[in-house]
Amino acid sequence: MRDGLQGASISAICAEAGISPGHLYHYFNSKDEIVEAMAEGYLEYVREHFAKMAACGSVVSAIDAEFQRAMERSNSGSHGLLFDMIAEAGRSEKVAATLERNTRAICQLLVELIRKGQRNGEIRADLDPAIVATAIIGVIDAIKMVARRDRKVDLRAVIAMIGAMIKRFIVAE
Amino acid sequence: MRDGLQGASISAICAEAGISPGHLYHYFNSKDEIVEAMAEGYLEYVREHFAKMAACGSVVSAIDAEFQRAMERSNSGSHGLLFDMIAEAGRSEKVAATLERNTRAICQLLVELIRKGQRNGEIRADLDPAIVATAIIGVIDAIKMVARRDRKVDLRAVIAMIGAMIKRFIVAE
Amino acid sequence: MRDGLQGASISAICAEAGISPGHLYHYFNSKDEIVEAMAEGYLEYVREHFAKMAACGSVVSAIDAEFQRAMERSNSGSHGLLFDMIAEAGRSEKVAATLERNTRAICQLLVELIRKGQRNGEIRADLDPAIVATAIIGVIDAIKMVARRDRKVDLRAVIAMIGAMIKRFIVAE
Amino acid sequence: MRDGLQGASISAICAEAGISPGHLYHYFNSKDEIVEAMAEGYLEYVREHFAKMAACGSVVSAIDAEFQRAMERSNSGSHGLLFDMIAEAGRSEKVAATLERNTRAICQLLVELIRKGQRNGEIRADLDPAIVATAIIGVIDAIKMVARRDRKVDLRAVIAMIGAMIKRFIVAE
DNA sequence: GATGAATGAGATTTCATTCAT
DNA sequence: TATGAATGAAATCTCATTCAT
Repeated sequence: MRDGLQGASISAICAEAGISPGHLYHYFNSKDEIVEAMAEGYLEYVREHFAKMAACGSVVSAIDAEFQRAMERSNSGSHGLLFDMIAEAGRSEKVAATLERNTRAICQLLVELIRKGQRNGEIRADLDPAIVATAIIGVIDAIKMVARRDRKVDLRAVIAMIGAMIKRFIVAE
Repeated sequence: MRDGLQGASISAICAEAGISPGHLYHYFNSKDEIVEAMAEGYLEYVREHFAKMAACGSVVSAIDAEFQRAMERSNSGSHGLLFDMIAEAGRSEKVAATLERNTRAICQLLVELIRKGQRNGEIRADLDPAIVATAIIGVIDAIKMVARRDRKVDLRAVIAMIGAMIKRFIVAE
Repeated sequence: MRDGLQGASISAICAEAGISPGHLYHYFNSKDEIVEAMAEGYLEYVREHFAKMAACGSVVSAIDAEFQRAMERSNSGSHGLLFDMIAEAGRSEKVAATLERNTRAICQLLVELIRKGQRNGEIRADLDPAIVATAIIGVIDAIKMVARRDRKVDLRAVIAMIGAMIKRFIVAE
Repeated sequence: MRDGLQGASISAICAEAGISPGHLYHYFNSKDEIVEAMAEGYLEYVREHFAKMAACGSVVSAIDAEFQRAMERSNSGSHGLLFDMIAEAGRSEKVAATLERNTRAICQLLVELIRKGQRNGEIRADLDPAIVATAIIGVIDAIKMVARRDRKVDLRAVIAMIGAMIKRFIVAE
């Protein structure tokens, strides 16, 4: 995470892990496999976290929680792995596929949450759940990007506005 | 753009440019300078394009135009440079600074457009122009990320929804 | 035999043998010892085979039998170990010594056969048995090399000619 | 030649050549290309040498000259490249093809020499020139192998005998 | 302005060997 | 006997950079 997906050298990884290069290849057959595993691991974590978030609540509260999390993490220069993957996806079919698989899994979780909201009248019934879900994921990413584009931005205010924007749009009157 | 900001080797760049490595160093003092110049060049282009867009119109039409452009470009696997820069900004202070400078310039253009809209009653007057501008930039990025996260997504529908969301929020009644 | 004397890695050998590297070192102290043992084993086999051949017959029939064998084996890309050893002998004193020891043993068998032939008038009496034996071994090797140098050669015809050549020279009139 | 075709490490080659590893790859794209070039170079040299030998003389004198050369070189542990190639040809299709191409070229030179000998009555007319040529090449190799198999052998006597054997067979009465 | 030979550090990967269990 | 995790040196190869011309 410090040096980027491809930026980390084998010897740096070994130093960090406290093992020898020879032994690293006992676990992975190539550096690419490590990159893949990191990508997969990161996304798995994101998905699980999101599942937990979604388990106990509504779309609206899930969004709020994710926004909160995106903001807290943005200071520590985190999200690096995500941006590396987005960038790498443009070159590596494998990373692209991994990213895609995961995006759809998260999207599906959101879709179900939205459907539930529509059934109990919380969410406007005339919206396509899949499109709303995709838009929400995009907007959560957008928060992270805003934080990267300008590190001094008033992220709290931006999040508040974007949150209000989404809620005004999707919440049924 | 083919190999990524750091992924391009000097010799590959030289082959593409049709010059010798020795001569390349006549123009640039290091590979980092090339990366910087590419970043600067790209962002300069984006800024100019945005300025033109903004010159003749309202916030609403500028957003629509940018959305349109984001969608058209998404198919060709473009935006690569942008994502490389976002990723690189996490590691290189220089790239981060370049990105920041440019983001603010674009933001400023948007702020002026928004202020104009507020003066003539098109945009809600109670919104902070800087925050709105930042949010809009973030949302434009979000469109690009959505296209990368899932290459088979119905981008047109997502854009339509996000566009509607923004307009419902910022347009004065 | 698949990868060459030195070309086989310890782990490949272990995989083939179905044992662990740790256990391999229970039997051998180093890879060189394995190479040596393979060389020794192969040459032992060759020597025994030759002894059997020589036991029941004359020089002439022994040569014919060896030529036949060289030809049959040449198709299957065999003789690999022999050529590896000849090549390795140029670098490893141990392999060179092993090869030498064995060559002399085979040579001795042939010498006795030749002497017997000379006693019963089959072989010209004016020939030095040691030189004839060495030449015969060389010529048997030559057949194998011919097959390697050109895989499409008419080996049967070459063998017939070389056989005739030897017989015309050593058989007493 | 000291360490064998594959046995020579890149850094050893660089040390010997007095250049840096980086620069070595300016001339060759891979170690395999170096091996190939060495093989090709060696065989080219052999072929040229043989052509010269053949240019001015008869088959018989060419054979004598080659035998002489094989003997002189055998002391210096030379012929290493040849044996490496023969061994490697069993594993590398490329080396096998290179060896084959060259063997045929040398064979062709010999065939012409033999035909000339047959025309002027020096060589028996009932022999197939191609087979004789192949057998002669094999026998020249045999001399080299004999010298490797037993470094203390009386090579001069063996050569004398094999030479006599060939001449008695191919020379017309 | 322009070349391209040359460098040398560093990248990934392999492999013979050891050792605690 | 037997395992297999672990090592670390060395192998091949890449690449940003320099410099004489």
